[in-house]
Amino acid sequence: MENLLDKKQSIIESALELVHANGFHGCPVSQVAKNASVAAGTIYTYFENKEDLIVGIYDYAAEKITSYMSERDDASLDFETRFFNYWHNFTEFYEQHPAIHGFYDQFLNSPFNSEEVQNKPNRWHEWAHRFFQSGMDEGAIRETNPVVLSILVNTNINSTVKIKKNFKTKLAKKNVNLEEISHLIWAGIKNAEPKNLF
Amino acid sequence: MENLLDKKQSIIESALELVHANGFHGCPVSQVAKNASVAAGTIYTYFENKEDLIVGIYDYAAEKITSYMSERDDASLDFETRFFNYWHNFTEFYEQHPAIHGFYDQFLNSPFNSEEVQNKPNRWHEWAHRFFQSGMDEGAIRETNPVVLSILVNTNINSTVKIKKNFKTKLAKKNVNLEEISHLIWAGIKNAEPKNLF
DNA sequence: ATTGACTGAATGAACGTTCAATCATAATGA
DNA sequence: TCATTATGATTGAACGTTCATTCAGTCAAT
Repeated sequence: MENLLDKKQSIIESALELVHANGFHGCPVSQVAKNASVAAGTIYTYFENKEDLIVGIYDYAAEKITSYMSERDDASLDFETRFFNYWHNFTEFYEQHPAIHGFYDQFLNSPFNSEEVQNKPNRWHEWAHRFFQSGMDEGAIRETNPVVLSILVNTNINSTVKIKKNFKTKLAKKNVNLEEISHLIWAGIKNAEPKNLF
Repeated sequence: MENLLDKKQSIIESALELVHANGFHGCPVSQVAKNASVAAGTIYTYFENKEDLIVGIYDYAAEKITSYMSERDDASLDFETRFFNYWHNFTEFYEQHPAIHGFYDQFLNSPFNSEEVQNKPNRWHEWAHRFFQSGMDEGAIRETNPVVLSILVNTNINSTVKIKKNFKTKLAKKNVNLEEISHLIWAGIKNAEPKNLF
């Protein structure tokens, strides 16, 4: 372990792994410590308490998502392409980081996602809002609050990935293709002609 | 308490209340018992263990949703109207039964939602599939697997209600209107050129 | 007298957190 | 250079609490 930041990160990653393996309920501090090759008490050098650790994971996850998505976005492309890239990249990110996906999904409905946490500035939310705003600015999608749009799109990506994972057997049995959902959503938000949809 | 069924139900409702008030983590058997005016041990007359109780709540909730939705659906109306009624009714149901909403949302991502539970016949899922199938049969919405459609729609209703609740402050601040989402989804799934006018 | 639901104190496992003790490293002084 | 001290991270056993579950005994209804 080179320095303190590395150790903090390894504690966070250890906790993430445990959430992935055993769910939110299955990440006792004792296990987090063992996974991170650290004593239980050490965790309290880096985090005030378990809640602080959980919020630490949230910030870490949001940061990872922001990097991944912003690196892969190309603002010079037309917005429809960017939208499907966004969908594809976010799906890919979640599937490559199932621990972050599982954690994020559970965190948002948990008491840890307090008013205080919600009101903290969040680089990822801000990036996503700017993304959809730019789609409106170039007239590719309808005038809609970008907060609504990012909630709509992110919710659907999140749940599509979740459903793929949770209902794997059932979906295979019924030959369901969830790729369709991105097209349904795009059809819903794109600027159609004539635009008298409401 | 008139009979055994009443007592079983009152245990389930007590557990639901606790999930609503304190989240999934905050419904210890001792509290469930106290809320239901029953001794802790009594719960084990009706349920094998806590997991069995949780799955019992799930079945109870699905049953409530099925009744509510099927009673309010009118198959003689055109499908667009039925769709917006569906959206409205389900939203209303969740808002009137926040405990069921909160429980359902958490249950689906929990280890309790096992393969075994998923493969059990589920009246609510079957009803929803038939609902969307009938929309396709009359050409109002595109040919899409009804499983995909109900996942898409139910996910969005669920998360819209959730976001309304969780992000109340933030949404009010930014003057966000989430009603739009139902129209976005409808625009996405409806059949652009209705095929059978006769 | 028999049955079966019901009770609630008791049990033991699991958890978050603490803290006295230990250790590695850096700073100091001769 | 080397011995001593100071600093602060690290340890893990121990603590107090909470939880699901059990079961010997009670009670109500037949």
